[in-house]
This record gives sequence, structure tokens and C-alpha cells, in this order.
Amino acid sequence: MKSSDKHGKIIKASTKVFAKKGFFNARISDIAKEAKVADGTIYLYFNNKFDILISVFEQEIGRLIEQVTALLDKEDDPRKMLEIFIRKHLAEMKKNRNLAEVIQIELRQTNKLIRDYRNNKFSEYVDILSTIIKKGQQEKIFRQDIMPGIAKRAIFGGLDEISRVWTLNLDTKYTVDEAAKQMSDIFQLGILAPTSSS
Amino acid sequence: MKSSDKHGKIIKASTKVFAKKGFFNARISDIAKEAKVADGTIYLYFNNKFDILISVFEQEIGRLIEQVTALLDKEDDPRKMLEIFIRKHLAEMKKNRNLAEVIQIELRQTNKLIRDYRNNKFSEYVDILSTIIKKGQQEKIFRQDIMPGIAKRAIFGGLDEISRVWTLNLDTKYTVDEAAKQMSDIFQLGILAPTSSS
Amino acid sequence: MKSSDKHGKIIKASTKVFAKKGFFNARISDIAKEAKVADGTIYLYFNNKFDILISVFEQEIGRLIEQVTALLDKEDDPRKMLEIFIRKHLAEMKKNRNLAEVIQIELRQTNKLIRDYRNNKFSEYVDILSTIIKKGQQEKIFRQDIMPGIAKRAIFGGLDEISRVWTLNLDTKYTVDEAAKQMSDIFQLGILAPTSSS
Amino acid sequence: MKSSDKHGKIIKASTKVFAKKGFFNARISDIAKEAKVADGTIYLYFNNKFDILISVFEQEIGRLIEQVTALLDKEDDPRKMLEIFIRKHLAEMKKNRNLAEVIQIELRQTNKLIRDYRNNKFSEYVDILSTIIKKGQQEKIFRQDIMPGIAKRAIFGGLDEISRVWTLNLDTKYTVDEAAKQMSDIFQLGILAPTSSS
DNA sequence: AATGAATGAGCATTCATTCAT
DNA sequence: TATGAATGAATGCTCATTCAT
Repeated sequence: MKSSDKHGKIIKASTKVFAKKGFFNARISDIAKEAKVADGTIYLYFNNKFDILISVFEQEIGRLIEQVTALLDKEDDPRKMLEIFIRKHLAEMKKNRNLAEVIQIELRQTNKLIRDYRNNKFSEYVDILSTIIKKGQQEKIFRQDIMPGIAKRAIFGGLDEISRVWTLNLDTKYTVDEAAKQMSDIFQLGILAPTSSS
Repeated sequence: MKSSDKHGKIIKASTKVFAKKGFFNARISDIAKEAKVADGTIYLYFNNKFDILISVFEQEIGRLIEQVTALLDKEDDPRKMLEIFIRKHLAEMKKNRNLAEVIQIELRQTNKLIRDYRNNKFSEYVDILSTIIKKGQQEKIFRQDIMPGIAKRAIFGGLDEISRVWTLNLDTKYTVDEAAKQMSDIFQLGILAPTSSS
Repeated sequence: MKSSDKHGKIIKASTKVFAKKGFFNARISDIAKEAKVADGTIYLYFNNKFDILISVFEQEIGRLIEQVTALLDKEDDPRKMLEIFIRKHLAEMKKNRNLAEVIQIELRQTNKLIRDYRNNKFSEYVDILSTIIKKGQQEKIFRQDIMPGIAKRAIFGGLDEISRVWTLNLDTKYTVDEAAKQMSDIFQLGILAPTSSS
Repeated sequence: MKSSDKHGKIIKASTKVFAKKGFFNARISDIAKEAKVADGTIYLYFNNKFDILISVFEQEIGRLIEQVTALLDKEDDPRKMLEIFIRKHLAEMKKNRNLAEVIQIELRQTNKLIRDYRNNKFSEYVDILSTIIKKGQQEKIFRQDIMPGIAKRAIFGGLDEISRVWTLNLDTKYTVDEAAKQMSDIFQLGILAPTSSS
């Protein structure tokens, strides 16, 4: 890491600007100003505007993966692991609104924008969920008929939608803990009342 | 309703073009060509490009609401109603890929793009879920501690993520029925194995 | 003159709209709305937008010529005739602000816009001045060394500038009579004090 | 002052293009081509098309003011000063036809186009005339009953009309000297024959 | 490495004019 | 005659990217 980590400064500035304005309305000059570098300097570190966006994903989600992984390594019970993932994800999204916006909105477009880009880091992140589920199934803790590939999307999608609303300044009546508790219950116990389960 | 129905033709063409290229990369001339009208004709029916996007939402989601509501009216059991919603939503998204893309990707941006626009139709659609949940709670079929406002987002988010992947041509290994069955189970029963439920 | 004199209505409406918005910012639909006819109807009476402008000149200035000529016919003294012209022109411009604007601003552009158009009516109007001057010279009332072609422009230009300011809402401190008196004096007596004239 | 002076080149090119085509028919690309810069470059120096027009006025009329003022500073006799102004104005308009056109035609529209713009430089220029007249009145050389606010407009309007005709390629039979002499005489002595003055 | 002036392709929108009714 | 829906050419301005310094 150089003393003047321009690459990092630009990534940080881009996250902020993309979050605030969206990818298409964000100007390279906005990013340059935010990062306190010249417009042209950005092109010494990135190929083009899309490249910046992708780098933001890779870097920010990479950081997320590291943090979540570190937390999960200390735990062995799949139920607890699932709860940790849920809580950590919601906490991060609430804390880092810029990242939340970028993941929820800009990430969606990326596959359309850049046909040959697959969000590997993102897949890796979501796959943490299926790994937990498979582990739970092996340990006979989670139902065998659950398809991990579907469950991971159900859970991630749910979390994403919850945190999406936070970025809109709506529904802030729920705290992270409340929401995390609810989501853990919904996904683990289901919404059926115990007596009515077949 | 005029015989030519230019308004409808433009909405239909816009849905297709927005789905294919995304709002920002869609050109008015693309839409005009797709709708087989002149560029200027579009402005006889819509104020601007944003207005077209919003109209697409209102119209297409309005149609979705009508269809889902019609199906739900025939059913009284909240469990069945939830299943119906899930199956219908997934079926529609699989069938109408253009609408799916627009909902999943473009709708996300809308609140950012147009500050004073609230997707009323969209809220109305998602609120069908919380209505079902509340009904189930009143009938003691769904757990009392579930917060409908959170559960509706968990469920819709999950469905959205599932169908999002379909539009990417990934994971088409799951049929609508399989996915619907899985989602219903996950949200109703949870993923915990029955014996391990506390 | 037909019962529904559309041609006249369009001319009248155009004068108003051109005055208010200027030729380039005036829309055919503005004129149509003002004249209470359909857009297309205008093209039954005029070839194009320029044609309307030219017709406005011809008609309005034609009316001006008639009125001024009628007044001048009653008078034989060139000094009085000059005063009458000056007073009448200023009075008309003050009364009919729309016409004033069109003459002062739009007429200027016309030669540039329409290369092959010569404002014959306008020339005819201004030539009334040179006719008066020539008559005065023949009667030895006006100085022989005055070139009528220059004097007519000096006088008309001066009047035009005075009334131009009126349309800008500036300098309304001068009444028509005051201004007319001043202008007559300036052009007849000059601004030199009598004692200092060589 | 940069060696390339793009700002100046664009002003010069704009004056030429506005003169030739008029403001509304002038294209930014016309100006860019004339100035030998890219279209976008123009927007590094000016906010918009109107801003270019205003800058042309300010700069060109500013130059005119400087030149006239320099000439007038050497003279003390109001009669001579008036003659100098008249001759200089006509000479400049004849020499610089582009500026002449822009002043005579485009300047007229400006107040209509841009409501909050007042041609300060232009007012300043015309006010040189009223200053001369007031000075002449104080020195008892010009008639006391002349209102300087009206006289300045009479004189400027007359000069403007004379030079306007030059730009139309009409009446080039008069030289600058002839016209200047005539105008000076008309405004100083009036057109009445000496013997017939009351 | 860093700068930022310069570039010029690209597009939403307007509006004079047409023409089927 | 009269209409007004439809047309599509035309353009001011933006901004990602380049490159001389």
C-alpha cells in the first residue's frame, strides 16, 4: 500500500458517488473531485467507468466476505451461523448505506451492462449461505428437502429487500436486532404456528 | 379505446426495450422503432422518458395485481393464499421476462431517479402479502410474533431474487413448480428439521 | 370579407404572439390557439411561418400608411406634416405595443431570414418622410443640403428608438406629446442654441 | 492571456456567425467550426448559447466604448465631441459589418430573450451621447429645452438606422464622411432652412 | 505519475408541416 | 373548408475519454 493510495481513494469516492447518484448519473468528474484527484488520473488506475463499478463490488464485497467469514469461523452450529450471517449482513447494510445502495441497485444492472462480467465475489458471498445450509443438512439440523440453491436466494433476497427499504428512509421503525431476529425466525421456523404444522 | 391504441403499443414496446437495454441505455428512438411510431409521437402520450418508465410500472404491475387478486378471491385459507401468490408471481416472472427485468432492475432505481415518485402500485402489490399474513395471524394459523411488515419483505425479496436469476439465464434447472414448492415450504415451515425445532 | 374572417383572425393573433414571444419563440400552435383555429387551418391561409410574419408586416404597416396618409392629406405645410408624422407614429407605437414590438424587433430580422423579401410596405411608409422632406426643400422651407434619403432614416431611426424603449417598460416618464414635441424640435431646429449657430 | 486564447477566438467566430445567420439560425457547431474548436470546447468558456451572445455584446461594445472614449478625451467642444461620436460610430459600423449586424438585430431581441439581462455596456455606450449633450447645455452651446434622454435616443436611433441599411447592401452611395456630415448637421442645425426658423 | 483542457460522439426533445378524415 | 394526430428532421448540450505537458 503506497503512501498515497490513489486506487483506494478512488474506490472509496466511487462508492459514495455511485450510492448517491447511481451509476449512470455519477460523473467521472464527481468521483475525481470526491477523491481529490484529476479526472485523467482515474484512467491511470481504471480502464473505464464500468471498471470502477466492478472494482467497487469486488473490493467492498471482498471486505464483507472477510468479515463474515471471520465471524463464522468461531461458530460451528449451523443455526447460529445462519443467525450470524443475517445479523452481520443487516448490520453492515444499515451502517454502510453507500455500500447497501450500490449492492441493491447498481449490482443489479451490472450483468446487463457488462455481458461478460460475472460477479464472482458476489456469488462467493451468497454461497456462504448455501454452505451453511448444506452443513446444516449434513448434520441433520436443517430439512433434507430444502434445496440449498433456492434457500440461499430466498434468504439473501429477503435480507436485501429489508435493507433496501432502509436506504429509502422508510420503515426505520425496526432496529437491526429486531429485523435480524424476525428474519432468523422466519427462515428457521417458518411462519406457520407450531400447532398448525403438519 | 382507439383502434390503433398507440399508448398501449408504446408501453409494450418500452417494456421490451427497457428490459433488454435498461432504462439508461434505452433510446427513445429504440422504443419508437419497436412500437412502429415516430419518435415525436411518443411525446403525444408521455411527458418524458421517466414518465414512460413509470407508466410501464403502473400498467404492468396493475395488471399483475388484478390477476393475483382474482386468484386469491377464490381462496380463503391463508396458507393456500400464500402459495397461490408465490406460484403466480414466479410463473408470471418466468413467463414475462421483460416485466421481470423491469421490476427487478429498473424499479429499484426509480426512487432515486424521481424523488417525488412513490411506486404506489408496487407497494399495493407487495402489501397483498402482508394482508395474507395478517389474515393468517387473525385465524391463528400464522405465528403471532411474525411482523407482517418484515415478513412481506422477506417473502417478496426471496421471490424477486429467485426470478432475478432466471432472467440471467442461470439456474434454469428449477421449474416454476419446484421453486414455488420450495419457497412455500421455506416460508411456512422454515428450514429447521421438525425434530430440531425448539 | 367573409363572416368568419379566418385570415384576419390569424393575422391579429400572430401579431400578438410574435410581439409577446418573438418570431422564433412563437409556435404555430400558439398562434392557432390565440386565433381559435386548428394548427392545420393556418396552412390553408399561409404557406409557412415566414409567410405569416410577412403578412403581418404588410397588413399592419399598410393600415399605418393609410392612417398617416389620411392625416397628411389635410395638411400642406411640410413642417406641420413632419410633426403629424412624428406624433402619429409615436402615438400608434405607444397605443399598439404589439405592432411596435414586431416592427422594432422582428422586422429587423426579416431581410436576413428571407433573402428574397423586400419590405415594400415598410419602405413605402418610411418614404413618406422623404416625400415630406423633398416637398419642404422645394418650398424652400427645409435646407437644400439635406439629403432626404439620409434624413428619412435619421428621423425614422430616432422615432423607432424612442418607441423601442417604451416597449421595454423603461422611460415611460415621457408622454407621447412631450416626446413628439422634442423630436420635432430636434429634427427641425437642431440641438444647437440659436445664438451659437454659425 | 493564453497563447491560444480560445475565449477570444470563440467570441470572434460567434460575432461572425451571428451576423451572418442570426442568433436563432446560428448553430453551435457553426461557431465551433468557425473558431476551429470542438463543439464541447465552447462550453468550457460559456454557459450556453445566450451567454455567448451576451459576451459578444459586452466585449465588442466594450471595445467600442474604449475607442470612442479615447477619441473624446482629446476634445472639449461638445459640438466637436458629437461629431466625433457620430463619425466614429458610423465608421466602425461600416468597417465592422458583423458587429453592426449583431448590434442592430440581435441586441434588439436580447431583452426579450433574457429577461434578467440588461445591456449595461450598451446603455453605457449610448449614455456617452447624453453626457455630451448635458455638457453642451451647461456650456450654453446646446438648447436648454432639449431633454438629453430623448436626444440621445434620437441620435443613436438615427445612426443605427443609417448603418442598418449599409448592412443590407443598400444605399452604399453615401460614404461614411457624407453620412456623418449630414447627421451632424441634422442633429445640430435641424433641417429647417435658417431663414425660416421661428 | 499526474494533470485538466480539449475532444466529439451521442441523444432527449421540440415543432413546423402534412394528410387522412 | 377544417381538423389535429402523426411525423421526423434538427440541435443544444453533456461527459467519458484522450493526450500534450
